[in-house]
Amino acid sequence: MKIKVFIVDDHFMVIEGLRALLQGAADIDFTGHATNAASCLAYLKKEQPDVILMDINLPDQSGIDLCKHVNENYPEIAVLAVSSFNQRSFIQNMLDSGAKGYVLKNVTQTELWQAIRAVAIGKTWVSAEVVQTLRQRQPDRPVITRREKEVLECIAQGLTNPQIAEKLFVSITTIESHRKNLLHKLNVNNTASLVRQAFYYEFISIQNEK
Amino acid sequence: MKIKVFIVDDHFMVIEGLRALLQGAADIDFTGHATNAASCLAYLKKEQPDVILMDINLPDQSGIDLCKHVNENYPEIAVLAVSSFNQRSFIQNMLDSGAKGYVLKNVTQTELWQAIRAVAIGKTWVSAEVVQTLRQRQPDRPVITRREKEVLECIAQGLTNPQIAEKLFVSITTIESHRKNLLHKLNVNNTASLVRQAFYYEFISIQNEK
DNA sequence: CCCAAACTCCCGTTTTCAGGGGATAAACAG
DNA sequence: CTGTTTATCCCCTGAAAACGGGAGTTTGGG
Repeated sequence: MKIKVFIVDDHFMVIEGLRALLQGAADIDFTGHATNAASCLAYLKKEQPDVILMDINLPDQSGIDLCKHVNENYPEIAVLAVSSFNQRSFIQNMLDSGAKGYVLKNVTQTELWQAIRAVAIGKTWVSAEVVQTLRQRQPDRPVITRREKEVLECIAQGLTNPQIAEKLFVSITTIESHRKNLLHKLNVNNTASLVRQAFYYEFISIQNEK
Repeated sequence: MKIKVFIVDDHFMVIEGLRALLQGAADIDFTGHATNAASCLAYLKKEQPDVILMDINLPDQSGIDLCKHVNENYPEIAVLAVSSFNQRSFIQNMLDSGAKGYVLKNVTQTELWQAIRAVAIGKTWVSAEVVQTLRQRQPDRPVITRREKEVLECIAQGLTNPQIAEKLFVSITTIESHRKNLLHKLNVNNTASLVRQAFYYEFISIQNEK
């Protein structure tokens, strides 16, 4: 019985590439592909592969969500994440969402085969480079509370304490306290470095318009 | 006479994918591939293709630099950038470095063929989506002077005016003036939003250690 | 050679922040 | 049920920043 493999990726070239890499494996059968989450789900309603090779970046939905969904509704299907990002957050998110494996897009043919065989029988397969990344001690990210994060966002938006107080319906002194705690937690001593560190630790991102 | 195409990409899967996409084109000949800039240059010393499909992210050297080098030393070879990034800075950098075209990694087979044929005869080919990106008006990036940028960096590092003054060997009032001008130019009214905007406009980046 | 820009410097006032010290109620986990 | 965390609130002081104004000196490009 061959291992049925389905591919989800929005890049034609990746699909073709994976397909080419799969060729020659006697025990692996390529059963189809989808370029977005929706058509993947549609396919799954009719047929279920053994393994899904899945990208993290899909046009309609994140691979994270799709992975979660597949895991909940088709627990027998193993998801093998195929990503170009060797970054802790991505890896952790995919594995947390139920992915059985994570390989990079520079994967070799033999490793891809191994990975597929591994996840197909319920094992976990993570590329060596990915394991490396996971092993690296992550910088101690300070723990800030929900409220502190709100205040931090307001600060970064350029609001003053009185303005923040008004916005959050609390006293000015409360904001001063939160601010004091934030300075301590992020180990800085003024607004400028507070904002810089907030970006560094990704408590806030640059998206917020003006 | 077939168009000789060489591929430079560090992802096996992309190489295989491109190769698969190239198959079936009667006038296109795949002549080889390299997974880094060095081996690409080594190949070029022996043989010259007509077109190089080149990734921007190479392990040893950026595609930008490789592109520049190819352009200077082998002006007859057309470089077609194949990237997953539809971002202004990348596109502009590659084209400025002499790339004859820029397609995304979700390119279809027919478009890839068209693009290769175009650049092979000296034309330029840029994917429709890429053109879109290029057309989007870039946000007016304020013009700040060299000195102002220095001050901005100091501010983001958490230095106070007196500290910056000492560091740059000028008076405190001078720094106050620069700061005043920065607030005006970036259209903000306090340090927090100044730092945020500085990140936004990429006057400063997050690399700088604590 | 001249002008505009860049860089430098100064004054005074008001607002905001940093820092230090507390305190209390609620919620949560052991 | 107790201890910790979280969120709230208060006071005070001195420092720093924001805002308004003005002004002299290099300097690079037309």
